Amino acid sequence: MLNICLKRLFEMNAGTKEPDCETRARLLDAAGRVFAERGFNGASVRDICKAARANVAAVNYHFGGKAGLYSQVVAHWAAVARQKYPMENIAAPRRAPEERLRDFVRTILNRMLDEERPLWHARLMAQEMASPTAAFDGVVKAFYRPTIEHLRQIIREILGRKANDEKIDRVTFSIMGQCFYYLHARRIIELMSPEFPRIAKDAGKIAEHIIEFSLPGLRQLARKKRTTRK
Amino acid sequence: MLNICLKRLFEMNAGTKEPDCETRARLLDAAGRVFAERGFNGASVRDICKAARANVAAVNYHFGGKAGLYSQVVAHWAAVARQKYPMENIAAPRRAPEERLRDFVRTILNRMLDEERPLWHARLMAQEMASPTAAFDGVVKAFYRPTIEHLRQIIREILGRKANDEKIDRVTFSIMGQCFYYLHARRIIELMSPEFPRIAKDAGKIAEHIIEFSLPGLRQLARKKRTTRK
Amino acid sequence: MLNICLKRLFEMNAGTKEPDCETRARLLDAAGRVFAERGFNGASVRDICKAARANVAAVNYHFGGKAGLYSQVVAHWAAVARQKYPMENIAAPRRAPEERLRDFVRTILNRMLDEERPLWHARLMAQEMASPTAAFDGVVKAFYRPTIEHLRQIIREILGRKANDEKIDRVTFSIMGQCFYYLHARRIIELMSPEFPRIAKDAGKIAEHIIEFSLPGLRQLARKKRTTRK
Amino acid sequence: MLNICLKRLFEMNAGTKEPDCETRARLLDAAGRVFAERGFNGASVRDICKAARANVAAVNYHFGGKAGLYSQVVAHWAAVARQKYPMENIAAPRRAPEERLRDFVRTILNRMLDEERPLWHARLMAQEMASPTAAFDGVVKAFYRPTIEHLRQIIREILGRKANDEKIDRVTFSIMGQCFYYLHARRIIELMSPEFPRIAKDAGKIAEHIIEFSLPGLRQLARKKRTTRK
DNA sequence: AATGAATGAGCCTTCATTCAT
DNA sequence: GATGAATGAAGGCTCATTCAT
Repeated sequence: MLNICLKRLFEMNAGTKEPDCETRARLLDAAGRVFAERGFNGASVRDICKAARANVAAVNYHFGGKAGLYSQVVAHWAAVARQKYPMENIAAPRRAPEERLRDFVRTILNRMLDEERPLWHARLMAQEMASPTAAFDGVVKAFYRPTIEHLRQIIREILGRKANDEKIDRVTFSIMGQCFYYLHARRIIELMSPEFPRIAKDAGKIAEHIIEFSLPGLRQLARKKRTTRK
Repeated sequence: MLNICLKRLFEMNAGTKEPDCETRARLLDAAGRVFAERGFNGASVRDICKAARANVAAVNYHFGGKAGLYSQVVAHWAAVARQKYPMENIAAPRRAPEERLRDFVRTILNRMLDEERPLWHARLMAQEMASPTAAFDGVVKAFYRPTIEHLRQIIREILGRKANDEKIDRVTFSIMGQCFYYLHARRIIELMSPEFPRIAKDAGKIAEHIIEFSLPGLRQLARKKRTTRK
Repeated sequence: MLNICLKRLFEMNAGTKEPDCETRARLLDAAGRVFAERGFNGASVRDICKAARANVAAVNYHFGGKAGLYSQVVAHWAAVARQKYPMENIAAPRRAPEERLRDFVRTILNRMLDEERPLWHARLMAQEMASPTAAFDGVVKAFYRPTIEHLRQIIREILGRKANDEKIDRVTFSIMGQCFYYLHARRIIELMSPEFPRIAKDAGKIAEHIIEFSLPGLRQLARKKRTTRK
Repeated sequence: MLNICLKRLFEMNAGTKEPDCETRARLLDAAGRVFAERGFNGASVRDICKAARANVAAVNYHFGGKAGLYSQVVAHWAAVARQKYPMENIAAPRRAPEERLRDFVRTILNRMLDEERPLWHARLMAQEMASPTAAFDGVVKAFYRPTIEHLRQIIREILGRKANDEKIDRVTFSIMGQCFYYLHARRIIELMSPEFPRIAKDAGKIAEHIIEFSLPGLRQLARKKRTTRK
């Protein structure tokens, strides 16, 4: 009895070794949707299990509890998003940093505005930022840190090597902020501009604008930095 | 001491006719803190009442229930923030729009990064954006819409009259997004840059950066628009 | 403070010395309606006070509590019923017992089927019989006992002096039962015979039937008893 | 022991498909007792569960709530009463209607005056009549209507075919009323005639009296109807 | 004479979890 | 591998009542 439980936990902790249970998969899917809609506290294990056509005890059996399910859900959908909209090739060498910035912004927006399931991840993360659970720090380290590190590197290249670390961070946040607003403030945007929601879903158009809006500032800063240092 | 302060603030909210109950005031204060920390679903009426040194029944008596308390809390602290960092004079005539933009950004950041109680409002709003409750739409209309309208007007003046509405919206969101990132992604920032939190609290510095980063893009767009139209 | 309270209680216990407070009167009226509709446990002090346009504390002030209000309500509306449909003259001497029986039945039915407020009393009593409160025994002694005593006396006269006490009781219950069915089973009657409710409210017609149905049995018993004793 | 008994009874209720849970059975038993004693509003889920040695949550799990438990209790004990004192054979053909009337009355009284658990149903119904809950109409249709229909049919045969429907109803109520008085007015009877309670429990004696008292009236009406119609 | 504020006990229900099967 | 039954804690809320005014 105990052994079975431990075996499960072990497999879960192994990370990649997720057993291919159908019930388990249905739970991950349903939980993603419900958590994204109602938050961790607002979602009940019962509702999730009903949505997954599973028994009430299934969550505890497969994930050891609500918290366990939640962190697995976050990790799972993060992986799905990463796979559907990969970012690795963006850091590829030799391409102009401004081109890579454009790709980065477009990928970030795609991940956030995807209407399919991976959007759940974006909404889950938005909730985590607003009121973090125990799962938060881990996901930041595993998911956000490399992403932001990409952006930092690109910015560093644009601003030039001698740019101040603080300035690089601030510019990084200026870019990230412009992207994330479409995730975090989605409801506000919908309420403010009746005709806007249609537009707010076109990640390509938004990316274009952000680049167009940001490049002049970036170039100015690049010039200035160089001037300052001289 | 605290009570006097709260009473003062109440009295300034003319029109809503909030009774001068001490318990009621303590509840608003405590609920602000607890809701901001744990979210609507995560906060329990019992905990709030304990923090306010009030009876469990007080919430129902004064606010008709948990939801009533919550919406009053949001409205109340929104009013407090608006009063502590007013925005009305920013729309004042005759000042250069770029100057007014700088003031606007600084005020928004002050409201969001204030370490005192009004910050609660910012965190409450961050939670609302992530998973909105019934109170959300009302607050957006009463609180956010006028704020964003200010910004829109300023942007419109900078870009020139013939600027596209869609473009104005996108620029507006680019500014707002840069500001809000310091609210929404505060946890990420803390986890990413150990030395940054210190800096992230200096609203003035942040405002300076945002203006410095955005003005070149704005001017470029202003030029371009004029050119396009010609 | 305490004195005032005691004075109140004293006056209430005096029975006839009800002070002519308007609030108090409104409470008696509203409480009669609400108690009759929802029963003692189902009615809340708050609802009664709202219906009476009085303060929540009024019930405790005027009646010392919910139970006090309830017993006063029962006593009050019993008195109203007794006054509106008096029974005393029925026991008047010299009239034929069968005539007095007819009047008795008609009066009982009038009290029970009256559409005005005194009906409240009837419904309250029906509830008391189903699940009695502390107020029950008192009201039975003050209100029901004399009523039934009237009927017993009439039956005794009809059956003849030598009739068995047990038989007199059973006949008494047979008459009472026929009358009370229209009170207790009102809902059943309504559900059973769609066309009946109209008829069920005509106390005169019902009384006629009950007399017509019962007299043959009564006369038979009277004859039998006399025969038995001989 | 008790459980076995309850299980048996359940199994006989074919069609409703009640699961064979021990806790569920204990709840039905305890709830019958407590509801009968204190009414729907007066009985608390906690007390019922304590009496059933079950967890507070059991009521919600098995019955979906207090109201669900209540209606199941009513339906259950109605079925038990129907089974313990069946009425079907009374409508059997070829027997003299007056004999069947005697059996009907005796059965009704047995159901109402049974000292065992099924009496709960009688008291529950008395409470329902006094202040009906949502469960009432259903029980009337499933339980009372067929019963009264039996009686109506018997009365119709006694009075003869040409009897008026209204008259049949009134006679039906006269019989029912005499029976029900021993249920509804039990407390009054106890308070009025100290020596009576002993007698009030002998359903056979009461039935005898009711028949003796009613037959003359019935025959008279039968004769009269026939005369009238001629 | 009457009231608005406040109270603590108790209400029914839902929660995540555990158990035996 | 999976489930229906059962649990204790906690949830928000309503209750009759009391208090100071």
